[in-house]
Amino acid sequence: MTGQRSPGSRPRRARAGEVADRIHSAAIHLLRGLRRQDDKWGLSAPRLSALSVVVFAGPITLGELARVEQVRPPTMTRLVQALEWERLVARSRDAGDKRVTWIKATARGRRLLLKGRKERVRALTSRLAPLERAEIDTLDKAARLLEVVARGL
Amino acid sequence: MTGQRSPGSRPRRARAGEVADRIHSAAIHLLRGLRRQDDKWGLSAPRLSALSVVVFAGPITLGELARVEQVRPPTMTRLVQALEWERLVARSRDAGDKRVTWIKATARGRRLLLKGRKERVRALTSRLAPLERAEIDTLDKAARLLEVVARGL
DNA sequence: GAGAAGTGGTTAGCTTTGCTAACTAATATG
DNA sequence: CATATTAGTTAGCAAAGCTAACCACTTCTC
Repeated sequence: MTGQRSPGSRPRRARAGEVADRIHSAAIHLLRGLRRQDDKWGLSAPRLSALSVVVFAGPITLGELARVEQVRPPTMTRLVQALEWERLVARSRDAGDKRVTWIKATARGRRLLLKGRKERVRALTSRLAPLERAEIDTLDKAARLLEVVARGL
Repeated sequence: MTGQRSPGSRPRRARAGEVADRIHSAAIHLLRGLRRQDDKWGLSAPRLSALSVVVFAGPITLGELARVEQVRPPTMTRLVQALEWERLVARSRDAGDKRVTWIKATARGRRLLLKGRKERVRALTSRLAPLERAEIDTLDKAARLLEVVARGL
């Protein structure tokens, strides 16, 4: 995905498509870069992301977690199993409806996530740090936009 | 990764880390959303990305391609094999140094990529289309920044 | 110029993450 | 009560990533 074109001369037409292309590419490369860091630190991106939701969005059912994370239930089952195995989250049956399982962060999970917060995206943070404030703002806005955009895919 | 916080009240301090967090999260969710589309269309994101480089960055050696795409050589070997299998790229030995292989896009590969350009990220494009022009600009700038940031990870 | 060291790619083999299909258990509905 | 729906799991597959080990060449060094 490399539809480069000097920023000045662009046809009004292809704008969205071009930007989509560039974002796609950037996202791929960004995650590839971060994966190494994540792995090294001990928790893969998907697990980290799931744990984060569990920690911040309180106790949550597996299905809801899958929906939020945009994966299918079986995938989430496995992610949660891995997190449970490492005692980062705990499962419990709902009293009323015995089909549903609630996922809750353990103290260990919360600690790991919160404490490792900076560590976690340290590589990215440190790459971001030297940027201009305006650039950081741009990225911030873009990230928020993208989250909304992604929700609708 | 859900370090939400209302945009108004944020400590100057954690800025880069917070943004890093949010970007990481957005990238994950974005790609998860797109993956389905890509698959449906017949070419996974990594293959698409690699093909794109081959098409736009001309004939390229496998090692260089791996470097550009930020993956290890064995991974790229397999990606290229898949693309070759579908006759989207062709390999050839270097005349001078017989260790290196050059990867070149076939007419079919070029056609597929160029013609399918919009199709490819259509879902993303159509989600982007209704955005304000200013928002598109923000995303465009952000994508360019991220590409640079990703390079350095 | 022959042996050692280095380089480009591939193969083998493992892990993780994603999926669908099929199943179990529990609840809701007619 | 029988049937349909819903939540989650299991089984089994494919893709993409890695490292380690290896081959085939080049290059370097003595």
